[in-house]
Amino acid sequence: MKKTNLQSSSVTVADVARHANVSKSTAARVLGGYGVTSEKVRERVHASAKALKYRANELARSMTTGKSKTIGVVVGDIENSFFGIAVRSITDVLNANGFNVILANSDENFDVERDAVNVLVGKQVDGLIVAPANRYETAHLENLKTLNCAVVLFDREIPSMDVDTVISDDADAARNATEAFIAAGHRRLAFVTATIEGGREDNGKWRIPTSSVGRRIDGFLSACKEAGIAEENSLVVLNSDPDLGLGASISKLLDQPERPTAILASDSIVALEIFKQAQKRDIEMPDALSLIAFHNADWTEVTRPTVTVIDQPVSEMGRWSAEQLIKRIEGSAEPALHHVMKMKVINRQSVTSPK
Amino acid sequence: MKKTNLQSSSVTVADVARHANVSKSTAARVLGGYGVTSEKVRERVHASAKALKYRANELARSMTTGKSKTIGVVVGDIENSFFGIAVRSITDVLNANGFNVILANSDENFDVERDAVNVLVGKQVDGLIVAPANRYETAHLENLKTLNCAVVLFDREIPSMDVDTVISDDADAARNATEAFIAAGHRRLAFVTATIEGGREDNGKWRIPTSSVGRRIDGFLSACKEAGIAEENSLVVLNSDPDLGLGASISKLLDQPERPTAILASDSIVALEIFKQAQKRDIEMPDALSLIAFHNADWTEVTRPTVTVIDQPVSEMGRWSAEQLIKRIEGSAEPALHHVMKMKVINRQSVTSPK
DNA sequence: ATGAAAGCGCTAACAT
DNA sequence: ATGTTAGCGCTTTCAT
Repeated sequence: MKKTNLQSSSVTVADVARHANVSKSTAARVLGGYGVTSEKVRERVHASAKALKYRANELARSMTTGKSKTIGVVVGDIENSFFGIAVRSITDVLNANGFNVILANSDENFDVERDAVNVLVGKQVDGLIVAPANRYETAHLENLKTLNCAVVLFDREIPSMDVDTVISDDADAARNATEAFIAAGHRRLAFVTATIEGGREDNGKWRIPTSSVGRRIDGFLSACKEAGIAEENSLVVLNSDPDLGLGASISKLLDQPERPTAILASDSIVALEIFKQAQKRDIEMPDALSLIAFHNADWTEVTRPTVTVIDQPVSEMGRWSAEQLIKRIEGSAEPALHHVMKMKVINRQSVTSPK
Repeated sequence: MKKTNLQSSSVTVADVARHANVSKSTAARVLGGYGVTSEKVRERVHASAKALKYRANELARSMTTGKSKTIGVVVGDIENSFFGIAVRSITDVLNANGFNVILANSDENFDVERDAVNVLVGKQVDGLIVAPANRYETAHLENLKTLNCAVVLFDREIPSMDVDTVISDDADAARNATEAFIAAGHRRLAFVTATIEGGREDNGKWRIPTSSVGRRIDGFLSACKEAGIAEENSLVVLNSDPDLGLGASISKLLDQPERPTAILASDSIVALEIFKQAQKRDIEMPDALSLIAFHNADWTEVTRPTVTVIDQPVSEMGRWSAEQLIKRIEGSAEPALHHVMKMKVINRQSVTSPK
């Protein structure tokens, strides 16, 4: 009555070895698929393993090999379809290569991100893919170099860090989109993002923690400036009041007497909110309001008007980051790569000249 | 030159102990936050830990405690906003309770799901939340009972399994929606899903592996039958040709001479595809085609017409599953719970009587 | 309150 | 080709 066979506790290599009448190391060699073993022993061990319902303890394996075959992925918000697609492509590549993914949401909050990274490192992940929430905070990532942990930055660079990074050409894309607005005759423009304000820098420039958004704003403003648009007509709308949410900022924007005639939305969630609010106010699109959105979200071709978008190669970015991470884990020592992917505009119906 | 201090390899409890001039076990007690230690020693150890940049190895910790503080989550497709929201709420609850989440995509494929579950068990997860792709396959989940691994089924029950499960009232909701169509005068209806056909059962009924979809079909058909709708006018459209994709099935449906006047879409992705194809064919909605969709996706209030949806309490379901799992891990031995959440219809503009 | 020693399940080095 | 031994970094007895 002391030791029931059916009990839950796990069957180990030692148990299998005993049952198969071989040494622990021989059983381990067969079960772990390494070293050399004879056909005969292999069969015997496998049979015993099956009989005892042996399952390898990957934790123990990781302990001794120093490889956990686990990757940490830290994104801003998995609910955002941009990250949904990214995570999908990342896990696809990683799983295909025998890695598992621990997912963490930073909620675009740096403290959460740092904690997540630390926990993941504690779990001995072999590598990390992170979309850093703040391009001015690097300590938690710098630390990784010391440890045996590869990193790839996804969608957002950290200028001061020399690590593999994949981004898209945010500034160029934003500039092009803005120029398209201006070419169509717009003189009152706005860029809208859900990013929370990071204050201003000494030179008076916005301090935008989210690097991709920061670069988009740069592109937007430089195009406006070049075209001689006044500052008050090249608005940058941030999520100024996190309590009220972005909706409040957009309400304010649309309710002002001289509201912009063209808006560049930093992502599809922002674009959707603009769309909703414009409809509620009976603001005719595109005649009374032109719109271009970053990210070719699925719904953008089904609205009336359909939405002109800047198509980010999200899956490709995800794939690249995963593949690059694997290369590093396998020991690649080439200089850090900084991969910039081109975005392309998909012209649909939401842009016209202001009426 | 033999042992550089700056080298990557990790600082262990033993290192900290040596540096602080205490025994390994004392250092471990302080660092692990268990047992009793004196104030003085505690300070000294923490100081040493900081000086040496000690980081606990959670793998080793898990090895000895038998708790990995890690949960496996297996969903059909993280790109689907339904699962995106679910994963978000699940990870939120789990993280708040000190657990991490390993995410796996089954791609609605049973073999992938089984492999994923096995890998996760190998990684010694404390529990699993899974949206099983196939309600007729249970072996991989039955096994978990023997092991020290809690399970909660999410969104899909497995009738033969007595485990904690959270679903929504799919059959009722589908029946109600169908009855609404019929009450509006529709006599040619269709239910469309991306699920792949599982053949027919002996009694001639559809064999639908995805349990939630199966129950929705039951509800749809029973409402049709009750209203005396002929079989050829209560179509169930599956993704019959996985190579061509669901789009092909929908094309066929819409191109047939006597196409349905009302469609119930099994999820928002299906609904979006129907919307796109209807627009392409200039099928006026709702006059020429009424539509109700499961899942209150964000874009459904921005189309023209806006889409009447069956709102699933996705976040609540996610939260419930995570909370229930934690209870089990903490040792709750109450009988398995089978939690059914009510869905509610949000009436918008996509339903009218057939013209 | 602290220390010494054993052990989690596996792989790695070194025999034979 | 197989066996023996010694760890990985931590927690957990059991002493003191």
